This record gives sequence, C-alpha cells and structure tokens, in this order.
Amino acid sequence: VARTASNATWGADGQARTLDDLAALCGVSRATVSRVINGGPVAETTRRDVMAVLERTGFRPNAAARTLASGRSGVVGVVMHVDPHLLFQDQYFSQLLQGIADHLAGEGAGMMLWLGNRTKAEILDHVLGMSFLDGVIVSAHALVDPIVDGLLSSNVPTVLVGHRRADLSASYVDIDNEQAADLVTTHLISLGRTRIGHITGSRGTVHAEDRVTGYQRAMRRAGLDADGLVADGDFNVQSGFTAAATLLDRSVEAIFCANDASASGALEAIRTRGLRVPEDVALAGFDDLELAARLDPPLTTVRQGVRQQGIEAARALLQLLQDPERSPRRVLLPTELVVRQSSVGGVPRG
Amino acid sequence: VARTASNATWGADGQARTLDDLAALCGVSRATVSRVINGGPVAETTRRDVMAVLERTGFRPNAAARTLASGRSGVVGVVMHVDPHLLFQDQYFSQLLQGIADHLAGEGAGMMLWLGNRTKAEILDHVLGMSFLDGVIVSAHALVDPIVDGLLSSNVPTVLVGHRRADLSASYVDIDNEQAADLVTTHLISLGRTRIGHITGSRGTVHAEDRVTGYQRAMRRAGLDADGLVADGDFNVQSGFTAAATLLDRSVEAIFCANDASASGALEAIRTRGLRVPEDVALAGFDDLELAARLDPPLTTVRQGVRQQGIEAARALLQLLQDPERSPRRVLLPTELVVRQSSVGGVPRG
DNA sequence: TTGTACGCGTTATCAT
DNA sequence: ATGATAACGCGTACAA
Repeated sequence: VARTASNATWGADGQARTLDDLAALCGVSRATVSRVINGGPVAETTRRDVMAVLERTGFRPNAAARTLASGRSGVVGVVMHVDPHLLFQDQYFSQLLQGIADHLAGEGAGMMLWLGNRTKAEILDHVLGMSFLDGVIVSAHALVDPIVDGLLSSNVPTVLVGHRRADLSASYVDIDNEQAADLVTTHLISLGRTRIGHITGSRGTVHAEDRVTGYQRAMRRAGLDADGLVADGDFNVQSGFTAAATLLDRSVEAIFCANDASASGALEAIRTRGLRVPEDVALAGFDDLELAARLDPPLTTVRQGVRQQGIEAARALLQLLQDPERSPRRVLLPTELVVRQSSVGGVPRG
Repeated sequence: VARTASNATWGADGQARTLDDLAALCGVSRATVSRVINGGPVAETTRRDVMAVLERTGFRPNAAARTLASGRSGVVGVVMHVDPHLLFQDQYFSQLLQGIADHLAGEGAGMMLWLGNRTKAEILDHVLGMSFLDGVIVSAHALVDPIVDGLLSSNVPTVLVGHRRADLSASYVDIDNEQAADLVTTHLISLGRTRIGHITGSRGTVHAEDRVTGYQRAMRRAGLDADGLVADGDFNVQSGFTAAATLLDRSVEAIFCANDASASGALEAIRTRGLRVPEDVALAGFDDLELAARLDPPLTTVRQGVRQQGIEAARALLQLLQDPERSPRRVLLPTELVVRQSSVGGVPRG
C-alpha cells in the first residue's frame, strides 16, 4: 500500500480505502468528502463530482473510526436471556425478536443479539464490554436479574421489555398482566364455574407472579376459593400437562393457564382423562400466539401483541437516543380477551 | 471533565474513563496499562498494582478505539434473509441461530444479526457498511442471492450455511440434500409402494431443488415413474396440506415431503380424506425437528443436525479468522434416516 | 463553501 | 520491563 503524508492508502485494485484517498482523487480536502457523505453543506457541483467518485470507487467509511470520532455506532444491543428450552418453544420470543428487528432495520439501526447461552454475569460483562453500543433492549422477566440491574445502573440507555416493581423509573414496554389475568379469570367465572384452577408460569418471573395475583384477585372478588387450585408450571407444554393432571385430581371445572403453550399441554391432559373441553373443563390460555387458534377446540386466551411490544421497545429506545434529555419512556400496551370454543364452544352446563 | 496533555478524563464520579486515567492513577504509562489488560509482558508487581486499580475503577476499554487500532472487533455478522412467515414457523432457523449463537458466545465473540425484514440489496449494503465486522455467516438457501454474491466478492471472511454449485470455492457448512432425499425415497420404495409423490420446498432454493433431484434419482433407479407426482410446496404447513390434496387425487401410496412442517400439513390432508397413515399412505418428512416425533403417528424423516450446522458454521468462521491464510473450510455434515410409524407403523399392506 | 488541525482512545513499534 | 510516540480513519470546531 502506498501512503502519503495525510494517510491516504490504495489497495492493490486501486480502490479508495480512506477519506484521504477520495480527497486526493477529487482534488478536495478530506473534510469536504466527509461532508458529502454525511450531508453537510457542500456546493452542488462539488457534491456531484465527489458523489461520482464515491460511486465509482465503492468507498465505505470505516465504521470503527466513525464511531470513535462521533461517539455513535448506530448499533443497539438486544438481550434475551432465557432458558434455551423456553426460548423458541413457542413463538413468544420469536415474535418479540422480529418486532424489534423489524423496527430497528426500518430505522437503519444495527442489532447485536445475546441469547441465554451464558450466565447472566458473563452476558452483562460482554454487553458492557461492547462500549460502542448506542443503547440496549433487554427482556426483563425475572424478578431478580443482574443483567437488568447492571444495565440500569450503567450509563447505557436501556429499554426493558417487561418490568418489575423496582423498575418504575426505567424505560419499559409492558402489558398489565395482573389486569389481564383478572379479566380471563372473571370470564371463566361468568360461565358459572366455581372450581377454577390456575397453572402458573415459571415462578420467579414477573409474568407468572402477576398473573397469579390477577387470578387470585378475580377469585376473591367473586367470593370463590382459590386454595389448592394453583399448580406451578413453567410456561412449557409438558408442565401444562403435568400441572393439569394435579388440578383435575381436585375436580376443577375450568383452568386458566399462564400461557398458550401450557394450555395446549393441559388440553392434552384433559383429553387423556376422557373429559371434554369446554363441557367438563373450560380452558383458557394467555398470549394468543398462532398456536391458540389452531388447537382443537380453539383456545380462549388473552391477546397481547408480542410483536408490537418488540416494535414499541425499539421505537422507545431510538427516541431515547435521539433526545437523551427526555424523561424515561413507559409504554403499557393494551390486551384483549379472545373468547373461543375452549370456554364457550360446547353445550352449556347449567 | 478534566483533561490533561495526554487526554486523561475523569467522570463526575471520579471513575477512570481512559487508559491515560489509569496510567495517571497507577503512576505508570498508558502502554503498561494496555499490556496488563491485553496480557503483555509486565512485571508481576506492576501487574498486581494495575489490576487492583482496574478492579476498583471498573474500567472498560473503549471498544471502537480498540477496533480502530487493532483492526479486529470480536464481532461477527449473521445474516438470515428469510421470508418472515418461514423464519420461525418451524424450528429450523431457531435451531440454526441457537447453534451459531452458542458457539460464538462460548468463544467470546459478539454477534450482529440481520433477519429478512429488508430487501437483499439493503441488507447487503448495511452489512458491508458495518466494516468493523470480523466476518459473516450467511444462510445461502436461494439459488440466486445478491447477499451471498456480494459477501463472497467482498473481502469479508464469509461462511455459508448451505451452498450452490457456484459456491464451491467458498467456505460453507451443508448436508448432502440430494443423497438424503434419495435415501428416504428409497426407503419408501422398499416398503413396496410404487406411486410415491413428492411435495417440494420453495422452488428456487437449493434445499428444495436438491431434494427433488434426489427423489427423482431414486425413483428412476427403481424404474418407477415420477411424472405428475411432484407437487410444489413452500416448506410451510399450509402448502403441505394443499399439495397433498393434489397428490391424493392422483392416488399416491406414499409421500415424501421436503420438510417436517409440510409433512404435518400433508398428514392433516390425508386424515381429512379418511385415509390412514401409513396403511393407505406412507409419509416421510425432512429435518427431524421436535415436531416430527410428536406427530401422530410419529414421522419418518431425515435427521439433519440443524443446531450442529450452526455450531460448525461458527467454528469454521472463527478458524478462518484465526488463520486467514488457510484454505476455505468446507464441512459436509452427515444425515440419518429416522424410521418411525408414519412409514412402517401400521399393518403392512401387501 | 472549503480547508486546517485537533481530538476520539486504543494498539503497536521502537527505543531505553 | 517500561515509556514515548506514531498510527488507526474519521468528525468537526474554527478559520479562511
């Protein structure tokens, strides 16, 4: 490579590799070329000339140098630290990821991704090590999570998907899990069932705990007893099957599952006992992923726009980056009860 | 912020922000601190002292500056440009992604991800714009793909997952689709069936075309007629249902589907006609994702270690980066015929 | 409108 | 073993 005083270099093919190369090629200063690239004030004729050379050489600015000089990389981190078995078993995280990726790509932002294949401490360290990141989106589902804590106490702009009580001053996108769970439970109660069980999600996650709380609230309000009618699951199909068996032993007439996947497991368990849905046992899930409508019978559930949550999280982060002085963004997305045949499809009981 | 001649800065909290800060704090030169961080030759006592300050301040080197100076970022790109509907509908891409992410994380490498939410031209441009990437892994499934072409003709170290005839000189990880398809088809033939149909994957993809070729090869070798017994699908459940209906009209006795998802659709179509699997129609898929073993009856299929392909792709890329002079890495992973009840489970026919 | 010159925070080379 | 000092390639005040 040849090198001049102002660090211009040419590759073997004669292509321009640095701003100085183009400056020399165009007979202008490096600053002018930089202005053409970044949309600064440049005479129209000059711009035209430089653009031509730019096209011809296929020049690409060095991203690292650009980041170092400007302090921005155009790249955000996305952290979804989830048990691998849970990660893509249903479409929850896929949809979340797609929503985020869609919006970021649409805005021209890049995305670094961390999935749950290391310890939380390692991931936090790695993410913070990527100091060029403009910001981070992190799934905040666990009640105690060093990654979330670490990011929030760092100076990296951060948006949570989900939130804990302690995260009230952070930026986040979430739904009102408690309210939604109350709604489904109340729906099941309105069918005339009294022994209504609940299959929880993974204990220790915000989603699971809030949905339990919502379920209990609805039961209490209706004067119904929820004791012994809560069986722990972990958002998984298999756990739904197992937990449902427990509840069926206690002769429940309805089951509200913390998500659609566990509801599909519960459905299987009910069938296995020779019971009918919804005649003998009414069933409801949570999420309204594709799966729900395809079950037989189609599943009553709570629709939460998971993909939309991803989009909103990305949007919130980019807004935060654009205007760092702005106060935290907090987005609470609406949910909707979707009534299908798993709760009201059969012949009414009473 | 305070600033000395050698660009040392302190944040409001007194934390060290640059190497020069630590140098000043330790009473050594910036070079020495750098050596401590990167494992250069340093006196044991000095190292201990610097390490202590390093811990205390929680110092993190600026990644952009490091990349600019060293020419390496420790970040690789992963491009999976796929139709959103196909992306996470079955677990193929999830598993691939997880394999890649696992290995990269294990080796301490970062990962930038591009999914298929922009045009190929836009994605290629964006990826090449991230000039700090040490290398790229790209899914090469389409027969014509500007992303793959662009990356291969760039000077970015690239590993393909899948490959076309034209990519023989590139680095790639793949399986022998033609051979595997031949194997399944031959298995169905060995059951005594003669009218064996094939539901293709998305035409224009390497996987789909190679599997058609393998199917045809097996049929020809057995002296069987494949004319009119090939129905186009697109790797999707729905397409499997539709294509199977077509084939059933032509009274096939067996169907080989290009993947498990379309096989599950075909299964549904067969059932809808009141036919039995495998007594009336034997069925086989491709991939052996979780889905396959869970179908009723469990699906005969070809096991390809999708997750393993991801791991191997990541491994190949990292090897390439470690030793750039090395010749291209080409990995052809084995496949395995997994015989389940969808082909041999019922009462034999003849 | 354009050019000059400095700064971004490292790594790496070369003396010492 | 350690310390100057020169890259690395770009952004951007400031001056012209």
